[in-house]
Amino acid sequence: MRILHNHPEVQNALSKSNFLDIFTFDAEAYVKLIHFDADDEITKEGEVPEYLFYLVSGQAKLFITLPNGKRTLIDFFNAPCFIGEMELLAVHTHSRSVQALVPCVCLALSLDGCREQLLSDARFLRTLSTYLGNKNMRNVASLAETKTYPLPNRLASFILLAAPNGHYREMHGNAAEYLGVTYRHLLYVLADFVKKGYLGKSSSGYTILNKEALIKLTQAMHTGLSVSSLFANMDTKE
Amino acid sequence: MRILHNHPEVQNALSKSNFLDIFTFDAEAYVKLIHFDADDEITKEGEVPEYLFYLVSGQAKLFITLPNGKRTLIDFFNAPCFIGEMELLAVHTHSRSVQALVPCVCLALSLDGCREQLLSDARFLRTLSTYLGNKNMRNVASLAETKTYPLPNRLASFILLAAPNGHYREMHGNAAEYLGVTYRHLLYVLADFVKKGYLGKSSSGYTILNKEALIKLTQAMHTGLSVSSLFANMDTKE
DNA sequence: CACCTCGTGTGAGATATCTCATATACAGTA
DNA sequence: TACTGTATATGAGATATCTCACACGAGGTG
Repeated sequence: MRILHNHPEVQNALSKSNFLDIFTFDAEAYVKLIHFDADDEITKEGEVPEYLFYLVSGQAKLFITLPNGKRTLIDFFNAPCFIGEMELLAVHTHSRSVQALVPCVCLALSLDGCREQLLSDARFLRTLSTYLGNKNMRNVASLAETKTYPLPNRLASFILLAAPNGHYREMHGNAAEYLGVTYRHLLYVLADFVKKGYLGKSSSGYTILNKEALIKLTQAMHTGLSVSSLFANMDTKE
Repeated sequence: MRILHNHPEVQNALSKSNFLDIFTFDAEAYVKLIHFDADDEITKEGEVPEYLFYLVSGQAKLFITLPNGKRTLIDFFNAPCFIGEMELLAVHTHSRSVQALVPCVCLALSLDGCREQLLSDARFLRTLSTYLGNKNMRNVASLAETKTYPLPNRLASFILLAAPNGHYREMHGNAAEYLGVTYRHLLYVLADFVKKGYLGKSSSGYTILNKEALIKLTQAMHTGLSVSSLFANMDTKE
């Protein structure tokens, strides 16, 4: 993790993203630019995050830990999106942690300085509401889809999402839980993908050999229901 | 549908619900109280709703119509909650319609008069963000659960939700779609419930005979994950 | 009335998915 | 070293769920 403050690169990110336009007040003084390496934790479990993050580029995954102690993969985040907005709103139902899937660049607003300003800023809150509304809509729509389709389709979609650079290496336990199926069954279908030549096993996971086939399986789920992605991101500007 | 304006009953609802406290501006002038009968449409498909609703008492269900023309049951709303907030935010992904499941009482803010005030009111937007955040959290948490459990558990939960006064009469097609299973399979499990004495068939649907059993099946899903309900409502105040 | 659509209801066979049992490998630790 | 936990891996049999094919009744419409 690398934090940049008062740095030309920060200016660069700000001007590219129009991030400051989200706020009525002048947020620039509170802004830092943070680089995360793959696998870094952007927000750690149990800790109230120091920042409100705005993912400028990269991809991250969300985990929650259930009361029984199990850490479960819940969702993916794609730039551009907020991270830490739930905690800012004190919607703190479970411990959440967000982990970078690939190197990530975040604009980060120091909450110490401006939590109250954020929570009183109508322009920001309106953007946030719209963001959450869209996220919700996507969840709901994808829920309808997801429930209906068998594992091969969903797994294909999952692999495409979770495999940066064509290299898939999620732990089977997590993947199974995320996909809502048994470990055993996931293994069956993975093995089937290998047999069909979609995937190849490599030292630390699986490598995508036939991306087309996976895309085809994924798209079979999206026909008829215009949901661009199974997962929440923020590409629908208000 | 019965609309009350400038009426003692409006005052009564306002004072009981603290609805006006959600806003910075004086919203009272825009408030009406609307009664819906069971099966009335609170928001109609394709129409941008005239009001932002706040469900004071009652229960409603949300439908969306998919591009293929099918109307699908998506979610339930329990008082207290907002209705029409998505449309206010212009999150208009699909045609949504909300239908009263039992007689419902709504406070309704006339959008004509105060749309801009709402979208500029930090206090309201903060409440709304928190509401949407909670809704999202519930969706996500329930998603994890829902996917994991077989139909009997989910159906039990569904029946309890969808059966006001112990009388269940959703159309099987809708129910099947909502539950993400086949019409055929739903019928199997319904028949099984009847055989086990949980339900009895009556003229226009099914009657709950053994509520305890259904509750037990529902609760089996909630152990280990502290989600009070599968569905979005607003009982978690910020 | 004949005809259509739609919701209900049923049966039989195919698939998807789960449960349980078991084996191996690796990392931590007493 | 032995012990423990965790992830990977595979097999066999049990369930849950799907697909397809069909029958019946109610409501609308020519």
